Amino acid sequence: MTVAVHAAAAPARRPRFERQLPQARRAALIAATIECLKRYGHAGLSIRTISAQAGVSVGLINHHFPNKDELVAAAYRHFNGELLQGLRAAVARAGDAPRERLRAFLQASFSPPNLDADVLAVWVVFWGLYRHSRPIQRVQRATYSGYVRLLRGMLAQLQEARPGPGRVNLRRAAIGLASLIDGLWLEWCLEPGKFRPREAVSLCELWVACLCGQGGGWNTR
Amino acid sequence: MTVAVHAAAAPARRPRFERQLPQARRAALIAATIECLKRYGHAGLSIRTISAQAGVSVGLINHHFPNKDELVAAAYRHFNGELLQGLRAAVARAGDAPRERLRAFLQASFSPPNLDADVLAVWVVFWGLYRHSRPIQRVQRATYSGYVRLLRGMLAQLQEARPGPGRVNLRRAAIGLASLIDGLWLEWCLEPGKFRPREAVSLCELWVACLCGQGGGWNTR
DNA sequence: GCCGCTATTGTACGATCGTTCAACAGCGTT
DNA sequence: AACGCTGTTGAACGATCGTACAATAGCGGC
Repeated sequence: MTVAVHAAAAPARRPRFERQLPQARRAALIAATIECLKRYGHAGLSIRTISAQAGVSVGLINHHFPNKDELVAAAYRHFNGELLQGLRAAVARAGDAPRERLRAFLQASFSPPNLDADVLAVWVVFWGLYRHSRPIQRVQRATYSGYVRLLRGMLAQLQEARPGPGRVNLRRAAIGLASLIDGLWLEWCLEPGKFRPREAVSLCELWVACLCGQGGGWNTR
Repeated sequence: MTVAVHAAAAPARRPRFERQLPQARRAALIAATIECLKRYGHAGLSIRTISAQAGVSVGLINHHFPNKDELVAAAYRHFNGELLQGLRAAVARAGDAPRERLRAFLQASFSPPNLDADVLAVWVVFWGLYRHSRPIQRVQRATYSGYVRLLRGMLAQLQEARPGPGRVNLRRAAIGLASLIDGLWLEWCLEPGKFRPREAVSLCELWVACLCGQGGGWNTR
């Protein structure tokens, strides 16, 4: 009898929640945070919105993160990391030719998943938090240098392969290229209809060609 | 007696508030909104913070604006207008030579009051609101075209005065220059120590020189 | 099958949010 | 000097915010 009850009731009896390793739960909460940012912008950065998105209760966030700011900073760190990892992979896939490596970098920058209106909106919200959040500032300083290093490395390879007389200041070149990329991202986000991603790539290549001694061998069309 | 009381009490008796024309009060509230954004970022966008900054009560804002979103949008419109007006004035002051006009434009872009960490942070907050606020989208579409028109006009003058063979697509050139300027703004905001404003100006000039037929006459140093 | 650890829940709390609205008061008009 | 228009006040409302905390329950080890 009790056996029959157990057999009949057991299928309907399922756990109300599933325990997970802190590591896995933290990752899920970070993913939920980014998803909420994509959907609702700055308004999505609330404990209740995020916990609902993650399918957990409100209290769980403060069990895995000391406070909301730290969760947001962790999401920012993850977001930066994903971007950089994707760009590095695209560059590595392109082989050894410096120009092809840069082209792969640019194409990856201006194509999904990076060039997505939602994704760009997420960046802008993070940047808006930057000045008044110590944790986010720490993440920024720690990860942005990796991005610049990647960019500068490619420009250095490019300049090395093409030892023209006009040796341009590498630091300024990297700053300019990074700015141009970020600016094009921003413009495309604010007015997606104004230009196509391909144009952004070719504008960046034109810029690099300009730096590398005025066009020799670069097709600017 | 009553006369004496009036004479003695009158100096201490001052109005608890001063009535103002709606136009003037609206302007004051908009100025307070921008000031709060500079000081506190996105957190400064609260009715109570803004009304305290303006020195009025909480209820007054909803007397002059239908809701908070409209106030923020009006502040965005004013912010855009101030920038554009300042840039136009700088260009007009520069005279007629196309290259000098562009230089004045760039120098105005990368010097106070435009190049200020607080000001740039204000821009970023507005951009973060863009995707989820209809009023702000309307303002953006209405005012940004004026900025692009100014930029494109200067590039057209520059190209006209220098009829080289390499006739560059004016639209793409304007997009690229606007992106580079915005990107440099952003980079400088996130890491003010990385480069100096003068470098930003010269990077933009290098870009334009590149567009105008690879450097003839432009000193890229 | 029970125990113990702890991930997880969900209520509760105080603060702050945007908005409403009846009452007040500055100030020009009569 | 009383009036009337309306710009202005400030309390009040319900909603939502981030966080704290005691109770619950999943799940591995005995």
